[in-house]
Amino acid sequence: MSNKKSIKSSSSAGSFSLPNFLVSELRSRLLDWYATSGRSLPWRETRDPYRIWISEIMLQQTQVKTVIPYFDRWIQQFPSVQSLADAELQTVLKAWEGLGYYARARNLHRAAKQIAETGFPTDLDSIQALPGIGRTTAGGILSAAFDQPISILDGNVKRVLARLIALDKVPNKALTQLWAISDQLIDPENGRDFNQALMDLGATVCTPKNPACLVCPWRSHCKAYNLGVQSELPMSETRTAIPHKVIGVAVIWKDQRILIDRRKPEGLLGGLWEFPGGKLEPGETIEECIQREIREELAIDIAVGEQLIVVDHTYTHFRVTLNVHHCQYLAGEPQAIECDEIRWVAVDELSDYPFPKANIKIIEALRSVSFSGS
DNA sequence: AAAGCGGGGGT
DNA sequence: ACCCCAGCTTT
Repeated sequence: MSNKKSIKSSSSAGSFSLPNFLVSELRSRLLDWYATSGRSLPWRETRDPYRIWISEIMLQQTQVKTVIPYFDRWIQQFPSVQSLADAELQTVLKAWEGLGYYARARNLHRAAKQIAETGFPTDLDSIQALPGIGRTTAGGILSAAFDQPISILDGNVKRVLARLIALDKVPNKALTQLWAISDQLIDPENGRDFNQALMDLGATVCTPKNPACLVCPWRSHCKAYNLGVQSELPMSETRTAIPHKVIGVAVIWKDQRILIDRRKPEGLLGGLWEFPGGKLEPGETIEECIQREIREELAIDIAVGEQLIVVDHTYTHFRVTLNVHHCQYLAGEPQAIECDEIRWVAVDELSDYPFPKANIKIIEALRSVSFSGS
């Protein structure tokens, strides 16, 4: 390697480092603020790595307010790693129903089986080797459960640090720099409190809109505040318009039962149950679409009847309109061609199965229909 | 490096 | 209507 290059990299944390006096100042101000203004949260009342792990996974891309009731129910239902490892995947998915990003639940179940065998990992590499645990979640668990000084870089921290240094890029284009600052800032003696404090600061003071700079412990050192651009930062990603899909969905009746199918284990809504259907093709009516999809996916004949409900639902990368019709089973033995399993179930049994949110709207419509006695 | 992956809170 | 949330995995 060339002389120039080794000199450049030997300034190491180097091109991105903050002066030491500033680091000390930021640490003590943040920890003082946290002692008086930190949030009280269920997973902060324990150092049980299992509970902290569960909370960290639930909190991925999910707000604290949403997580709390799921977390409390989960700990009741699965109080230990072993109880989670012993549970059926369908039971785990049912407990996760409505929380989204269902790969998190599938990965929790897989990881629980590993932890039950090997014990809970206590170092960065082995904990990050578990499914569903990346660098930030690993730091969150190791700091919260074992007070290790392992940094984090979640959405809150990216925003706080981007404002602190008045970052002139989209945070996701400056990850190396932001990680270096998070590494440098974390207090070696207070890893747990420091990371918790940093996330609280982002969640309650350094918010995306209308940040409360007047009560911020870092105000006097914040470059964005001092430049008056705190509301313009961090720079945001440009996002593209999402496509809209029109879907035909069948509620297929045979005697007093309805046909549902279980989606393949990976991918969108993997492992969840649904009412069968598919995408409307150009020039096709909804009735024709439903009949075609059911023939292609299940190899049975049906008669498409009256509309039950229309459900609009928005996912991260597309929007759907579900046109749901009552259908009557006619002939053929259903084949699991594009799904994992098929069942005929009574309306009252639907609540035993994990469904995506858009399908739960269909179930609610079904219940009110059968209740009013159609 | 970019895309896939849910659902809801806050404004 | 839009942005964002205690991100990870796959391509």
